[in-house]
This record gives sequence, structure tokens and C-alpha cells, in this order.
Amino acid sequence: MTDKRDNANSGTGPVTQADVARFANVSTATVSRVLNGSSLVRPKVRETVEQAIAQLGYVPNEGARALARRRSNTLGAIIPTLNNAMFAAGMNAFEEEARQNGYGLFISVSNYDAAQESFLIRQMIERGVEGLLLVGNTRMDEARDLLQQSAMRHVCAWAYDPAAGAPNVGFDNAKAMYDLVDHVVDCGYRKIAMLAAMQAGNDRAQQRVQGVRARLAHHGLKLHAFAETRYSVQWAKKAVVRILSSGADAIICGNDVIAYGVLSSVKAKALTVPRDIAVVGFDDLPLSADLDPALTTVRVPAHQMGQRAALELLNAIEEDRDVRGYQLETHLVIRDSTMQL
Amino acid sequence: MTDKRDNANSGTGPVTQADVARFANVSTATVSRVLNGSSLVRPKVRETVEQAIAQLGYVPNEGARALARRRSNTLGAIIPTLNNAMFAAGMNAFEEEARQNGYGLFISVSNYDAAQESFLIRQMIERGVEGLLLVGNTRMDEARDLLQQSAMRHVCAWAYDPAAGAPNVGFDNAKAMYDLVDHVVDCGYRKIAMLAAMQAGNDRAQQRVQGVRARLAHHGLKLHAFAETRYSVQWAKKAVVRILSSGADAIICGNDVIAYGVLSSVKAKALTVPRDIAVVGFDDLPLSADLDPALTTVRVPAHQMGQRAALELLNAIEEDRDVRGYQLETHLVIRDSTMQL
DNA sequence: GTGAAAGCGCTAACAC
DNA sequence: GTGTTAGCGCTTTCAC
Repeated sequence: MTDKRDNANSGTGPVTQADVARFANVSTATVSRVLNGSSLVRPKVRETVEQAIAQLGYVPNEGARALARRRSNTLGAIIPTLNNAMFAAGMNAFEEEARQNGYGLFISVSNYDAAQESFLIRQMIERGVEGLLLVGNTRMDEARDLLQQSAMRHVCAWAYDPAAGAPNVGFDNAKAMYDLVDHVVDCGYRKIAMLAAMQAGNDRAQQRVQGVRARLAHHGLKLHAFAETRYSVQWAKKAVVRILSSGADAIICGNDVIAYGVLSSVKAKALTVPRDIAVVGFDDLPLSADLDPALTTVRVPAHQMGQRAALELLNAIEEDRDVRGYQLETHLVIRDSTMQL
Repeated sequence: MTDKRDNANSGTGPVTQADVARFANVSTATVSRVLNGSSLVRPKVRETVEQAIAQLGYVPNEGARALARRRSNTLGAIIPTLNNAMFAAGMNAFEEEARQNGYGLFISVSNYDAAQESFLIRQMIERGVEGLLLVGNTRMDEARDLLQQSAMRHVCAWAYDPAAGAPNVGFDNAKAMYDLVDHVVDCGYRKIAMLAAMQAGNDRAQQRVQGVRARLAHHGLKLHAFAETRYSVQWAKKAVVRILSSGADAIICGNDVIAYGVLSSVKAKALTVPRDIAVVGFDDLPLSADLDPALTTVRVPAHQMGQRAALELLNAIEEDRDVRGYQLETHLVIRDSTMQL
């Protein structure tokens, strides 16, 4: 590396475009042009400027650029938490897709708190993000107003509800459960219970419960037992106790993590899965295939969802139009925690 | 909600401070003052302005504010991936701490690619983040130069090496392994092997290997077998085969996910843990306590690390000084995958 | 207390 | 092709 803080810019603070212009003996407009790859710059001049930039170690100020262009080249994302492999995986893909298209990512977690989400939406607007990823379709009116008044382009991921009125990029949580219920019923289980994730303010959890109930009804059945639990193996272990004593012969879990807890409790009770009781999850975390027994579950395309969400946002921005939704498919993965009775 | 797009701001684009000023019949300076809670504004005037703001549905432009104040109120983070529960948990805590202090978070993933990390560091500087979280101490000279020339405040998390020359917020990966090795040796295992995470460009993985080797030497032992594997249960299952056929009686894994794969392969070989062979992990993922057998591992304070990293950055910014490091402690968690022989 | 004016670092017309 | 001139929307002296 060469030494920084050469001549020019004798003052304090970072090197600016003006410093470069002075040093290269051109106008700031020209510097700006080479920076933005304008073709109307003589090669000779371009080179001079580039040298000046290297010499001075100039780093453009993207904030100022954003202000002048009125484009931030930034996407935002507000998710409930990063402590959930599905959201984390989705965000990883979202960020990669955004970056590959020259966009940065501003991220916030709402802790499943609608008021907090509204607050964060406002901040995202203040920060000038050009597109926003939100999770689910349940939110405060205030949030909707904010989104609408600012004409903020956004996608609501992890759900797909044509009636939602917001562009969804995700899958139909209720419908995904149909496949699972059909499978369990086909296997011959009849005393089917469910241990769901907390439904309050979480439309994905609600939809899954509703999907199970609806499909069960379609088969002329109803939930043998029902309970909710927080998102953790430990909580699930406790929460399933009551269901177990109800004599259920199958337990549909709101997600894989809950299923892990259920599996653990079931084993502790000396019941064998899937002979005595079936256990199914939702998400298909990487680990689920390696459990003993391997978990029958629903594969959720988290990576694809994050990527798609970014793409929909980016295309809408690019083409200066409204965001379109995109429906993703889930896929039933039959493994060893269910069996043909 | 009241109707937006009232009178004033007849033009296009969002409502600006100037619109509010015009509407409230004051200067933009005054609007700015009420926005920033300046005490030198008459209550009466303040109220008028606040009403105008509400009326017009004005949302401040944080970008412009940042330009004028030369403070972005934004922190940045560049991590290898979000597809790792430890990083995700750390980022969750980092974001929360940042937000609680009025800072937003700009995030990027480098995919364990040093060149990519350098590129991203540059972007973070361009975006004007006031502090940056990086992972580990291994990076390109180019990255160091960038950091130094821009005088970017930063912390290198997930490691603690007093000799690193960069402010670390984390723990000593090598030393953490000492405890684990001591425990395994104390138990009576002697043919100790290691299945590490990929070391290339990953100083945390390297340190763990080195820690194991050093402590083994201290006990007059050496690695019975050694292999590396990618971060996934599946890869670990395959990678451990060779180690298993070496006749090792204990396997130290680079992290918990690897241990999961090892546990799975060991069982498939009809060996019983911990009687025939011990298996230990590193991280203490939430699931590790619920495995069968429950995994002996090292608890890594990911949440605390993220929070601390944010705090150190924030304090340094606040007090306008260099970032200080902070050493966190790991904790050996003895469970059922090791036993006194 | 409040307003006028001068920027923050950049881009985008518009001249030349 | 290149320079000049206005801003982008905000904060911040500095007068009054």
C-alpha cells in the first residue's frame, strides 16, 4: 500500500470528490462521470482521474450519492427474529441476491411484536430503502398506512394468500398442511393431535392450525387434542405432555423444532415412533433428516423464498411498477416418523 | 388515519421539511429543532410544527440528515453466513443492542471469502457506517488498509487474541479447547481424534485445532486421527468414517453440527456413546442438550458476544475513542456423550 | 427563540 | 467531452 493522506485535502475529514477533482485538475462532474462509468469521458482523462482516486485513497460517499440521485440502492428487511433457521436462511439468500444486483441490506428484527414492526417500518422509510421485505400478512393498520402513504414497495414473505391484498412471496401455509394431514390419515392414524406454534399475531402459525383443522374435517375427523408452545425444544417437551396423556396416535407439530421436543418426550415415555405414535414437523430443517427416527415433514423453500423476494422487489424497482407476488410450492417429505399402519 | 396529500406540497415526491415549514409558517431551522428535540423552541411553536408534521404525514429523510450531521447512526456487520445458528444468534443480539441505542444495521454475508469481505468492507465505508463488526482475525491486507485509512471503528468478533492487533470481542478458541481436552483425557480416553471444520481462511477453526493439538501435547498425547469437513451433518457423517476405522475412542468435533453427524455415524456402526467412544462438540446449540446422548460441548456466548460487540462499538463512537476489546468466557458443558471410564 | 444562509458530498441539466 | 450551476433534504452557525 502507498501512504495515504498525500498532498491535497490538507484539512481534516475524508477525501471527497472535490479533492480528487482538484488533484486531477478536472471538474467534480468529470470525477462523477468516471465513477459512474459514463462513456463520455476521454480515456486519457479517465485515467488521470482514476490515478488521482487511487493516489488519494478516495472512497465515494454513497449517502451523498443517494441524496442527489434520490435512490439509495438499499433494500430493507424486518423479520421476527434471526433465531430461527428458516428466517436466517431466507435472509441469507435475500442479502446475496440483493448484493448481486448492487443493493445493500438494512435489517431489523421485530421480536414478533406488531407495534415494533410498525416502528421499524417507519425507520426503514426514513432510511430511504427502495424495497422492503416483511414477514406474514398480519400487521397494524398504522403499518399499512405508512407503507401506503410512502408508496413503499414491499413483499410479505412466508405466506401466500391471494386475498391478502399485499404482494406475497411464499407458500400457502394452510394448503401445505393438507398434504401432511392426508398422509397421516392415509397411514391409518386417527387420533390426530396438534402441537402448534404460538398463534397470537402470527398468521403463519394460524394458517397451519387452520389448515390442519380444515383438512381433518374433510376426512370427517377432528383434532384429538391441541396445544400451543413457544419455539424451543424445551418448551415443546413440556407442552406435549398433555397431548400425550390424551392418547393421541399422531402429533402434527407447527414446525420441526417443536417436533424435536415431541420426539424427545415421546421416547421418554417409552412409546415408539412411528409404531405407537406418529410425529410430523414443518420446515424440514437440515437436521430433520438425521434424526432417529428421521422426521416426516414439509420442506419449506427458505432459500428460494429469500431470493425470490429480493428478485420481485428488484424487478419492480427496476421497471418502476408495483411488486408482484410469487407463489412457492412446499413439498411433503415422508421419512420414518410416520408409517403405513 | 387522516387523509394524506393535503394542501401544500402540491408537487410530486415525498413531503419535505420545507413543506412542513411552509405549512406551519416557520423556518426549516425551527422544524429541524423540534425534530431534534431542541429546548429552544417555544411550546406553542413546537405544537404548531408537530401538528403540521402530523397533518402532512411528514417522514424525515435520514439520509439527508446523515449527510448534514456527518453521522449515519448506522452500524455495519459482515459475517461469513447467516446459515449458522451461532452467527445468526449473534447478529440478532447485535441488531437489538444497536437499535436500542438508536442505530440501524447494515448487514452483508461474505461466504467465508476474504476477497469478498474486503469488497464488502469498502461498501460499508462508502455507506458511511460508524462502526463495523467483522468475524475473526484473518483477512486480506487490503481489508486492513481500508479499515485503517478510513479510520473505521471495528470489532473482530468470535475470537480473542491479544496479539491480533485488532479489537476482539470474543473468546479464545484455542483455550476453550483446553478444557474440553482436559475433560476427555481425565475421563480416561486416550485415542483421541478430531474432526475439524474447514480451516482455510478460518482462524476460529484453526485455533480450535491448534488448541486441541497443544493441549494433547501437554498431556503427552497426540491426535490419533484427524480430518476436516464442511459445516453440515451430512458431510460430517461421511468425513468421520475414516476416523472411525482408525479405532479412535474419542472424537473432538470442530462444532456441534459436526458432532451431530459424528453421533449419527457412530450409532450406525453399532458403537455406543460414550462407552465405546466419546464425542464432544463446540458451540452448545439449543438442540445439543436434547440429543440422545446429550452432547458434551463448549458453550459459546453468541448472544452476549453480539451484544457486547455492539456495546463496544457504540461506546467508542459515543466517547470518540478507539474501540476496546472484550474477552468473553466459554464454559464446558459436560453431558452424556462422555463418561468416566 | 427564530430565521437566513451556507454548506454536507454528490449528481444532473445545461452551456460551451 | 467538460465545466458550471443548481440543487437533493437536512443541520448549523450566526445574526437579530
